[in-house]
Order: sequence, then structure tokens, then C-alpha cells
Amino acid sequence: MAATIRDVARLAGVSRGTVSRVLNNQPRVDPETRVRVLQAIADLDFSPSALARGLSIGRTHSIGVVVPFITRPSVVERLRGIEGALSTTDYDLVVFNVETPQRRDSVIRDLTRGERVDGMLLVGLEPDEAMVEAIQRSRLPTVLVDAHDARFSRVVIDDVAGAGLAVKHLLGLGHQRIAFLGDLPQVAFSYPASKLRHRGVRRALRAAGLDLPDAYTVIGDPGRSRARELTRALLTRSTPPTALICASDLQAVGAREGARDVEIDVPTDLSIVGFDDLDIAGYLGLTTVRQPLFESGVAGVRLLLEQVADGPPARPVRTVLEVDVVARTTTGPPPA
Amino acid sequence: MAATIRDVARLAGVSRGTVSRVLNNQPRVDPETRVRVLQAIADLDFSPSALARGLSIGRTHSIGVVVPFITRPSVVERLRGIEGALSTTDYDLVVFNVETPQRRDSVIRDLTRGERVDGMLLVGLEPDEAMVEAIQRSRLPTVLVDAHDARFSRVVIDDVAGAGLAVKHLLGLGHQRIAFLGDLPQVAFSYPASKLRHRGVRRALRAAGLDLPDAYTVIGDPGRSRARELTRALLTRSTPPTALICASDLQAVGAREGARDVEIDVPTDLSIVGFDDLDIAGYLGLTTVRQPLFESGVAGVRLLLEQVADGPPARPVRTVLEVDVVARTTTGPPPA
DNA sequence: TTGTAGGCGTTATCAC
DNA sequence: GTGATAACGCCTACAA
Repeated sequence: MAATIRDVARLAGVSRGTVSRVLNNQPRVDPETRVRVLQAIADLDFSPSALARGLSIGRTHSIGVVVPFITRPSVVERLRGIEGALSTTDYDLVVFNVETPQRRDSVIRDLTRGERVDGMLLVGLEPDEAMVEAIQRSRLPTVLVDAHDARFSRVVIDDVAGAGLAVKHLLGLGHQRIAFLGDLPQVAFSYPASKLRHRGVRRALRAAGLDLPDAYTVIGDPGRSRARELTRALLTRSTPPTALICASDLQAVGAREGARDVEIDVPTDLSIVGFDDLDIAGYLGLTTVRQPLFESGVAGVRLLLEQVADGPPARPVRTVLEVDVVARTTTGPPPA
Repeated sequence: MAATIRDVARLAGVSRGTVSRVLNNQPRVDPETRVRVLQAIADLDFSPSALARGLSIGRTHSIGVVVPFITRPSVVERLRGIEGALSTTDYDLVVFNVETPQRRDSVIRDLTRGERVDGMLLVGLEPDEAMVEAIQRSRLPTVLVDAHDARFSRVVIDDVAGAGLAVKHLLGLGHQRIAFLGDLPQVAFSYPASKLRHRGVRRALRAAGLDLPDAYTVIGDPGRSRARELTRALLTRSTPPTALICASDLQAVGAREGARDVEIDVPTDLSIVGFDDLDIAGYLGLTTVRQPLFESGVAGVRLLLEQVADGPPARPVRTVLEVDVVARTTTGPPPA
């Protein structure tokens, strides 16, 4: 149906080789011939088959992005960054959403065959040993976003420091009884951010001579509704905290609802800090630790394309993006 | 580097043809041979090149999704649905974000070559005549989501009726002075939803013997901040409306902020209704007209894959998804 | 049941 | 400067 290079060659009265040379505008073509070929291309409304070209030159002109749980707003935000960065190039973006370890492994296995994509971006995926080996053996350029394996170039934030900023913000307001609400480490896809943030809170409190008692540490399934329940429980203790740091904005939203459930006013009686600075944080006036999600996607693409173009760097590159506290209306001084 | 079908054949002591037959599990293979081949495949960690296979059989096993302004939350939600539906198949999802007419045209031109993807999903894009012709000529299976051209199978909602539901909800609460806040029709990508919703409001009011005066019709650039300004202006008129229907949730959020700016309480003095039912609507307690965004993606994929498998339907299929009003806390009876 | 060989559309390496 | 021709990796008649 569609025209091929052969048809163009015939119409222009030249060989396929010449058409190819025009297509890839190589110098050694007679200007007149070139014009004739271009005319034929226009007449036939021809454009080359990416598939055939890919097979021939061994590159696909597309990059694969593997994301777990595309439904998480933070992941969407990173994807936006990736798409944005890629759209200024002529690489296609192939998205793989993985929600089971099986699918994750099969996707990565397919991708590392090297025929499907020219590079791979792993978002929020901590590769296990088998995967690391498979990727390295395949030599497929690979970059991690929001994951920490030192054997790959990667884009990360300092979660420990970020949590420390949240603590500092609360200490500055005068809080002493600070609690932490985080994710249960998921079995299938261990996502270490919550743990690191937990550590950051503990460490920063200790540095200030304070403590994070077990009673003020609540861990549960990620998500709003679970956070709501946990917060209710936390606030009905005999000595409730005056401030709560959550491992994510979503949990902070849930925490706020939980506070409302037991009629504890935010920020008068309880200050709440989230993490990520999603859109909703702005809408809701949530104080939060901002991490540059969009930019992480952009940075990941940049790292990856460099690697695709120049080959692997001598040593993996670690890009650390800055975090900061965005103070809005859910934090204030502790109750007297 | 990576193993090819040739290596597998050699290792298993059979021909390439036989390996291929095993790969596509065709019946006419001796069970023993099959086992031997499978073993060789496992040993070599082989998986077939999608590129070569695609070139050979003329299908790519991937579908292209073209979305304008991937940054809009409603688009993201549709994308989630598309990804979800596709992930249960073995089709890859190639995402194209287009933000200029030039890029839109070049993307669609590339895609209609038929070599890159097996089908195309156009989200929120009203194709112009040239595009329609190009697509039809290429015979590339194409489905529209949230766009109305009758020459294609498509997934839509009844915007007019949806807006009517919003009006009905407000009338039921006793409102008489109802205003509408909508998008300026964008030049580059004309997006008719706002206009249709406007029409729906007007029509429903008229059916109730009421009017939508020009003074109560405010139209501006889409987005929160512009809606905020417009709402402030609207509310400082001599006879402000008691209710405001917005063409999108984002604008409703802006409207609410605008009301707060001029110290008009929602819902005591002003009721606000949005459109879409994004996540934020739930977080903020916004009354809104829910449209099934996620499901629209699922439905679009279903339509498209049928078309890829069975060829084009005799007549384009129009799938209309249901809308309904979700009453939350931004609507109530009008002030006495 | 299995092997052989031509073709998918392009690029690259030769000659000429 | 241009034209053959052999790859690229797979699939699929057609033979055997």
C-alpha cells in the first residue's frame, strides 16, 4: 500500500542506494539527482519505514520507560518530564507499566534484547541482582530515576536530607512532639524512599536531642485511606504529637482527613508536612518537601541520551536534585 | 551480541524455520524437537527481535497514542486507562505528546505510514480534512477518544447533556441566577467540549424558562488563575449569580479561589459545579459532573484492537459514556 | 515433521 | 556520483 524506497527509485529513475543517500542526506549526490529524488518522494508521499531502517542500522530510535504503578501521581509527573525532554528529540517514547514482578522481569528481559529500544529508563525500580546482570550483559544503555543502584547512572534526591528539612521546619516553629507516618515496605517492589525519609526524620530529631518514639512511628500500606485511619489512631493516644511528617503528599492528605475526623484542627492543634509537592499539595495548601519530579524525568532522559550517543560513561553518573520545604497552611506553632 | 534465531537453530541442531515454528507455536513440530529448541532458547536467553518480526509479518505489535498537552490531568487519566487496557495485551504503547499543529501533523504523518504502529488512538484531537484524508488513505486503524468526527470510531460523552445535569442539580437546589465559566476556544487545537457544555447550560436553562445572560457568561484562557480572575470580576457585579458552572474542574478550583478573594462563601453565597471529576475534585469536595476518563481510555483501546484484528467496521462505532453529577460540598441552596 | 530459500524495506560496501 | 548486492533477523511458502 504505502510507497517504498523501491517505488521512489523507480519513479526517479535511480537506484535504491541513491534514494537512501538522499534520505540520509549524504554529500555525494548530484544536486540534480537529489532534486529528482526529492520530487519523487513528495509525489509518492513517501516516508521510510522505521522498522526496516531500524533492522538495518541496528537502532530503533525509541526509548523504553518502565514504570511501576503508573497510577501514582508522582510517577505521572516524572513521565511528563520524560515526555517533555524526549519530544524535543526524534526519539519515540514507549511506556511500560508494570504491576507485578513477573511483568517487570519479562518487560526488562524483552527490552534488554536490544532490538526494541535504544535505551531504557527505569523509574522507581530497584533492580535486583539477576536484573543488573542481564542489563549489563545486554549493554543496553540504562538509567535509573528515583532508584539507587550504584552500578547505573541515576537521578535521585537525598531523601534523608529532605526529611531533615521537614524536621528543621517544625523545630523552628517550636514543635517537640513530632511523629512520622510512612509506607509499609512493599514486598514486590521494594521502594526505599519511605524508609530513607523515616531515617532522615529520626536522625534529624536525634541531632536536636529529641527522639522518635515507636509510638510516634506509624507505618502502613501507602495511600490516603490507610493514612487516615492511622492518623486517627495516632491522635487519640493519651499524648498525641503536635506535628506529623508524612512520607508522601497522598498520605498527608489522608492524615489531614484523619485529623478532621477526630476534630483536631490543622494547623492549630496539629501541623502536617507532606513529601513530593504534587499539584494537590498546592490546591490544598499543604506544607511539603518539594522534590523536582518533572525535572527528574528531564535529567534522566539527558543522562540516557548521552549514553546512547557516546557509549557508557567511565563511571556511572549520579545526579542529585535539590529538595526544599514549601511552607503553606498546614504547619504552624504547636498548641500552647 | 545478542543471540539470534540462527544461534538457537545451531544449538538445537535444527533449521531456522523450525525454531520459528516453535516460537510461534505452530502445531506441526515434533514434541521432542520442540523441547530441544525451547531448551536452546532458554540456554541462550534468546528472545526474538520485534523489529525483524515486525518487518517480516508487517505488524509492529505496538499502538500509538497521540495526545495534546499531556500536562492536563484529564488527559493523564485517559492515558492511565489506555495503558491499563493495553497492558493486558502484548501491544506496546508508544506515546506522542503534541503541543503544536506542526508536531501534530508530522507525528500523524509518520504514523500513517503504517510501518511504525498497528493502530492509532487520537485523544482530544479533532482531525481536520487533510488529516482525515491522510488517515483514511493509509488505512491505519484509528480511533478517537474525546473527539467527534463521524468518520471514525470514537469514544465520547454527551457534553450537552452533562451540562444539563449540572443545571438540573442547581435548579433543584433553588438557584435562579446561574452563570457559566468556560474556555476560550483555542486556535491551534480547537477543543469543542467547553462550547458544547456552554450550549448545554444555555439549553437547559431555557427549557426551565430561564436565561443565560451575556453578563453571566465568562470565557477565558483555560486554567486556574484565569478562572480566578474572571470569577472575581463576575462576583463584584451589582447582581452576582448565586451559582457558577465551570467547564472543567481546574476552572472550578480557580473559581473557588476567586470567591474566597472577594470573601464570598462557598456554598453559602455561591454554589460551584465543575466538570470531569478529577482526583482534586474529591480532595476539595467539589461538586462536579463526573465523566469516566479512565474508562474512555479503556473503551478506546477496545475499539481500536477490534479494528486491528478484524479490519474496519462497516460503519464507525460511536461509544457514548455516561456522565453524572457528583454532589459534594460546593453546592447548596442559594442565599435567601 | 523438517529444511530451504525468498522476501519484508532499509543501509552499507563495494565496484564502476 | 551511482548502481548492484549483501546484510539486518525473522516468517512462510514450498519442497522434501
